[in-house]
Amino acid sequence: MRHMTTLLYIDAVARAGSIRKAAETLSITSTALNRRLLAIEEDLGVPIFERLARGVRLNSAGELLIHHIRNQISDMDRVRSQIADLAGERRGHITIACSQALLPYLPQQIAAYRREHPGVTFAVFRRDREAAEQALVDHTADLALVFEPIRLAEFQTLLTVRQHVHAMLSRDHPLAARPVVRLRECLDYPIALPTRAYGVRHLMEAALVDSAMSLNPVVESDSFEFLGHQAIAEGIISFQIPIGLPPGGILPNMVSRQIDARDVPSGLIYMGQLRGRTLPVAAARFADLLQKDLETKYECQ
Amino acid sequence: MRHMTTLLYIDAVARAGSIRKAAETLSITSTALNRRLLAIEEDLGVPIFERLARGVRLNSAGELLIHHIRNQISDMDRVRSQIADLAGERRGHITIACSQALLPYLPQQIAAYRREHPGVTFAVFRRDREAAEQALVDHTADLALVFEPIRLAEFQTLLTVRQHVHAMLSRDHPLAARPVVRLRECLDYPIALPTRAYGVRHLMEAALVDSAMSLNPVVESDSFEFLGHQAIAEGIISFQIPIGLPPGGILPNMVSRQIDARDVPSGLIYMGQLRGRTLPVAAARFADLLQKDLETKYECQ
DNA sequence: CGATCTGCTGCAAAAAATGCAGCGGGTAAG
DNA sequence: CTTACCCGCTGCATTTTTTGCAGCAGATCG
Repeated sequence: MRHMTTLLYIDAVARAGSIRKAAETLSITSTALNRRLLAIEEDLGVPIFERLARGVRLNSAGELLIHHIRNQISDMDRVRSQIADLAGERRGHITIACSQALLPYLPQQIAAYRREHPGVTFAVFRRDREAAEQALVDHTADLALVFEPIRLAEFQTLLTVRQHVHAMLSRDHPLAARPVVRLRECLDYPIALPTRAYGVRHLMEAALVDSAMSLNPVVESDSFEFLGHQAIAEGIISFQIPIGLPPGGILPNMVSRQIDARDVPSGLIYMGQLRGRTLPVAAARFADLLQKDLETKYECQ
Repeated sequence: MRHMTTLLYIDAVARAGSIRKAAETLSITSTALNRRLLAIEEDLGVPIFERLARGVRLNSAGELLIHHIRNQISDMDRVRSQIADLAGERRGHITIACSQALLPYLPQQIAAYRREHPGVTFAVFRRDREAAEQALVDHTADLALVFEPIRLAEFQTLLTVRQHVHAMLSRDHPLAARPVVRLRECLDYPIALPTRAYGVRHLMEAALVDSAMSLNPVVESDSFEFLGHQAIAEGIISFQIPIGLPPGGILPNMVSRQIDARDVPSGLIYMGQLRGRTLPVAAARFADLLQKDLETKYECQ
């Protein structure tokens, strides 16, 4: 789209924080880029960037403008795929910002969608809750999937899924014989925990806040994959939510057992988008698909 | 705004229905305009206009695109005035599509607003209900003020004002002695009526649908101003709603008397905008002003 | 205090947009 | 059916705009 190049350029400069850096990623000279900025600022009658020694930064007028520009860019993308839809073929690109715990769930959903619409491509980024919401705001993601997010004004919830915390343990573990385990039973054994950045840890700490018990993990990690392996290797207990377990079990000797709901409150997975934005056709359809799938498998609201 | 010229061109062609005509209004050659269209269509990969013998017409892809384009144009206008707002001065242009009956009401409101913000300019067009709603859709109006409109999916109501039909008559008329008159009393005298296109006529016909009485106007017109003059000149009765009466009375010897509410149902004035659109700052503030003023003067909902 | 960034400018080359004249095709009136 | 007219479109020359190169002044950092 010829007429949008200036907009794309401004966006690139805003992201790069420097004209020269942006010019490099755009494969043009800094001269050309600089001149386009000056032209726009003259059109507007006011500067949109502050000039700093280390580069440039949007001023308040620029913030207003960049919002508009990013909307225009994604709107135009949406219109283009709507038009492509008219011609019969669905094309597009869907970007998803997703909490680590939910990453194992997505691949087969994406595969199912792509079987119907091979022209649609995906990008999935692992983002903590805050970064996921920020990604929606700056249009680097169409959809966000997060566990127990900090609610932001810009986040528009499309679906919530209730999830109970499960213990992940080796098939040989004494507690593996029970369908549901109590939290205090788990704490009699050595445990591995995700760091405090994760919702699972958050829920477990909240559960013990009024209790005499405390969490004393022997291993702590920011990787659920590592925690799973560790649990098997050492015969200890780790924790996860069901949606984080890939279908067919994570590891050969691992089983998962729900923690009694009285002990640890359940958490909510949120699927959402940027408030007020009209999603591209493809992203909206994919969100529908996720919603249908999640509703059959879990307790949704 | 340099980068929008192509969009403006496309919009002009869509409105003109012909490349050559549009080129003339844009003060460029048809060649240049034609080439821009071809360039856009190549970018999109599909044509957006059907070529007819008498000119061009949007096809379905074009309809999709023109919607987006008009949104972009007015969005950019909004952003520009937001940026101007940052610099302290409010600028902008407000376009209003308004039923004839409401035209006398607007001037002093506009004057009041312009006293605060001299940088804001206005355009007011007299439009029947249907045309007013259409004006919102194709972005030729920011706000619409209509009496008893046909509700459209695209019309988002901002405010409604209840209005009772009044008889307009000469100060010497026998009925002028009463504060409230009955409809049947009026029909004992010769009357002047607006045509069936107007809400006032509509309400009066609805009132008589189950009655033995009927409306037999001696004069019919599509101009309330004419009807008022006629009522005075000939000593007959015409009809209008209060908001259609300029403050201080229309004509020297004219008085208005409410028709008893049991006889003629009251109607509603609707102020509205295009659904889902974010109005420019200036238009939104002016709508606030109208709302505040109407709420002090009339019964609103 | 030099090294290294930054945004910005003069000038020439490259690219894009524009205008002119004219072609072919369709509609509407004679 | 013919004629006149209006339409969108194209080749070519001209004008306008954009781009790249080289270099400048200013600020930061080691």
